[in-house]
Amino acid sequence: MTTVAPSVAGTRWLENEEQEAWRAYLEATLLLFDALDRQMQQDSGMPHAYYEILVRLSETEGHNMRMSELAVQTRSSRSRLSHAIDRLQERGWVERADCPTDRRGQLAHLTEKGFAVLSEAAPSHVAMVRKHVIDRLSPEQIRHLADIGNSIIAGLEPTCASADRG
Amino acid sequence: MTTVAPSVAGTRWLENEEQEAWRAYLEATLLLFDALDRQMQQDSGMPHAYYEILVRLSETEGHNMRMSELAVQTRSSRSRLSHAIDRLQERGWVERADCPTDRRGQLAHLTEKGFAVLSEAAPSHVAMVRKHVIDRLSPEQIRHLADIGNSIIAGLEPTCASADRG
DNA sequence: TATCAACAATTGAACCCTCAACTGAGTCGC
DNA sequence: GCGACTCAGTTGAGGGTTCAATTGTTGATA
Repeated sequence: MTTVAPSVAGTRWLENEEQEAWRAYLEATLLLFDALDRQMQQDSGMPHAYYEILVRLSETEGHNMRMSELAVQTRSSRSRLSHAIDRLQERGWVERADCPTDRRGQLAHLTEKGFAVLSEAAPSHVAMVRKHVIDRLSPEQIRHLADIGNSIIAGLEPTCASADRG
Repeated sequence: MTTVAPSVAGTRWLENEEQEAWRAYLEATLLLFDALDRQMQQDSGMPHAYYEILVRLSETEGHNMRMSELAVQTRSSRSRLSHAIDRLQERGWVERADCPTDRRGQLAHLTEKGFAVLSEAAPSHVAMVRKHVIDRLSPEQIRHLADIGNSIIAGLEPTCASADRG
């Protein structure tokens, strides 16, 4: 917004270094997420967000999780997750089950087939993350990235946000 | 993919520190982009990506740019940009014009109305970026973020990618 | 136990993006 | 100047996400 900057009063605009950092982060992330999504779509026929769902399920005892908890962990809205589980269920990679302790609840369960698909997808996904992120950064930069990410998360945790969204 | 990791051979998995950095970056970015998109949608009725289009146009002499150049600068596919300009044109914020030097080409031109909308949208957007990113980081971290971003971009520049995509 | 607010999850419409196919214009070789 | 190839941009279908509304359940209170 350089050209508009001087024309609006009362706003603390970004300094040059801040602007450069923001744009570098923004563009890097757009390119990267695009590349990850495309690769996942081509290799496994699902978007990257769905892969993350399968990952989270695979990391639990029993390969299942409450919908709402899964939504939190994948940083997804309830609605989005519900639609996503629909698709994954159609493919037979995930199943729904009633929650034994709360009749409002549903469990998402990763099937054998889903686990197989995940195991199939993981190596090239990790390779991609390595190639485009991890292996391009020094160990120091990797620590910096973790710190920066955690700082940003701390200011945006769902508990800080306003209302329910979906 | 911790649980699957040991079961698949030949893949160099992420170390703990690498995994943490990657997840922190991923989650921070999901939360942040979500928040930015939501704010822009509520305040100005457009997604963040459309705002970036207006910003790029506002930064040029004459407030216009070739579609293909605009696509490169906004890290967008030609198709995506074309659809986006459709929407912005419907709202009267952007106009299309024939390119004088190449009859295949089109210019996207930011209208007065579009510029006004942008000027309206910019302050709270910048405030958001400040609040959730810039002001949470030290000057040193801001330099680190720029370096990290640029390293990632260097490995993903369109020239490195394979074919045309839209 | 009746009532009412909060919660868990789903639904459908509207919107955005991707992909592949297409139109029309420039370019190169002959 | 003709054909084949490339380039700029658009189009429409299909799929993902968001938002607001809805269903059914739980918990608190009187």
